[in-house]
Amino acid sequence: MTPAQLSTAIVGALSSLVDEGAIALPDGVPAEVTVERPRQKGHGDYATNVAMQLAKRSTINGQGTNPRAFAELLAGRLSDAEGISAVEVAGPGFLNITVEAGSQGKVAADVVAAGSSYGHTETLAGQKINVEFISANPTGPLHLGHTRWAVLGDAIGRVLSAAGADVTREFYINDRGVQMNHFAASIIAAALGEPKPEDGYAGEYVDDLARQVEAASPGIFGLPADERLAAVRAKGYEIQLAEQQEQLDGFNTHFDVWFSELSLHEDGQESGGVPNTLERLKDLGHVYEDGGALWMRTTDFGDDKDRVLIKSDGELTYFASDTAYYLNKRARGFDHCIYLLGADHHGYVGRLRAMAACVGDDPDKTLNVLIGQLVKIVKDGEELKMSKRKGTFITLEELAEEIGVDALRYSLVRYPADTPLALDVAEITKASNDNPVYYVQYAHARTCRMQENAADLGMSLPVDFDPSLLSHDRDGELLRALADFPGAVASAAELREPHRIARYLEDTASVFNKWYDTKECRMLPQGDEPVTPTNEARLVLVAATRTVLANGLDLLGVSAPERM
RNA sequence: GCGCCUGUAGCUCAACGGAUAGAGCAUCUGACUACGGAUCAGAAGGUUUGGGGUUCGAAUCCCUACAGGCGCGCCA
Repeated sequence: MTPAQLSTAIVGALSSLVDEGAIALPDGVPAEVTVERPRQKGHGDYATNVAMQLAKRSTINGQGTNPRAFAELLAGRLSDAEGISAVEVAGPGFLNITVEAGSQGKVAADVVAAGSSYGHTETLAGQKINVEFISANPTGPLHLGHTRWAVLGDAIGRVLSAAGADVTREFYINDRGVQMNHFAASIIAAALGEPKPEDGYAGEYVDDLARQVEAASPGIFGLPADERLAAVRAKGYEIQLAEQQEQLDGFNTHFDVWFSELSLHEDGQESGGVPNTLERLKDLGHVYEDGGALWMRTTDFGDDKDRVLIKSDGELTYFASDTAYYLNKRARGFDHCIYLLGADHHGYVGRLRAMAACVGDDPDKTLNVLIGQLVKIVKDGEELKMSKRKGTFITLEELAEEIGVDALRYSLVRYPADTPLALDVAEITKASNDNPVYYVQYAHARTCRMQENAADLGMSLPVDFDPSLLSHDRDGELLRALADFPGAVASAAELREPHRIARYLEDTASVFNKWYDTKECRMLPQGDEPVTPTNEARLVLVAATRTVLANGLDLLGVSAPERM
């Protein structure tokens, strides 16, 4: 019996009491109720606070009631429900529910039957969601500042998909604007051995790029100056973008769409092009001219100042592209546009929301800006710092190499985005039980080996087994942990918080290890003992645990090795 | 000055308004003739930054003070 099934049973009990007139609920019977796992042992397998939430507004036999009395009445009805062995009222009005071993054990078979789809739900079915993250300039390698969003954005995409949403993961390439010319000028300077321009890019990678550009297009630096800039810009961009794509591929982060900002300015763009966007804003009456510039009146929708779309020198702003890009996404049918931004861009939230409102959307419904705090990397007690001016980078590639893709991804995804994070290199590279990623992976590897051992003894997954054989307390704990997985995925998706999956996996791995360590819960027969139905039932439990751990790690983009 | 985020064990951090605030690391004590010990059992460690409020119930919501991070361009 899963939390969702229990919720249904409780709603059923409530309905029958209402139908009989025993209870009157002014707001009607809720469609579902909260079912939690009590932290405290002795509080049953599951608990619900429904009595405390409903008692205040309801009446029993025409009279007002209190949480305890409400709970008593509901408990009496619920204890007759199938699969429930006991219901107790506790504290201010909690219902503590104990589930029959048989109905609980069935979960193991359900998990094995569902396989890689176990944990998938339909809670976000029908929603078309765009998740945009990283969106770096194609003027240098991806670095420390991008890694957290790479991991979180990717995991959010996976989790939303598992919850039934139609997800597109998108990288917005800032390939337009003056920085592209600075970029090209820096490469040219490097090739000619000249000093880098004042507002250009520094760092060894620029010298590498100059060599690669020369190798790809011999003689390119000998072109006349007016042709050379555009040619080098195009080639450098191509090489740099390909490198970013390769880095992300190696980091197990994949995009469905690489969207060029420049393409918003090309002819033939319908509703999502910049010229069309400006026309539309004018028609809607949200723009005005002042000081030779064109402004959007974002203050009408809560922004703290109006924003420039076209500067007085005729150049379009970044914000003009942003607005067109948003409309482009909407025109492509996305109901929700999720943006992952660093804390240094949180000032953008207000204008993004106002912009969405200007074009007639409700930002609460269509826009979801997630702000992530910055990550510090600490090594030997000191923070590793980057300087764009000096060109000192900590690249994503270097980090992944030093720490390992799995450990780096896991270390970044196990915390909520809004916690400022300090990661100690020594701490997260330790290949031992100190490190949660290995703890979870090890538990998975252990389930694999146990299945192999069982196969060596000629055991196979039973077609049919008696779930009530999984009646030990530890069996029950593990089964309940496995039953929690779909709920963990659904809430991670709803809240856009994939760290919940990581925490869930750590808990589940821990429950599994405790179970494994329990003498009475051995899966394999000892010595020459014959294989019993109980051994076979436990084999199902191990297979189910393996499925859950593997599915959960996959949602985080972390591998689930069979051996370590 | 204004705005956003954060403040929880010595350290790094959890906890959808729920019961006695939890993990890991570090410290201390145990369990290896082991279905893989990368494990398990236990001890110690807290006025959830301070002060008010909201309610059956607050680390969580509101107000306020303090501390830290980040941001407030016709930059990208």
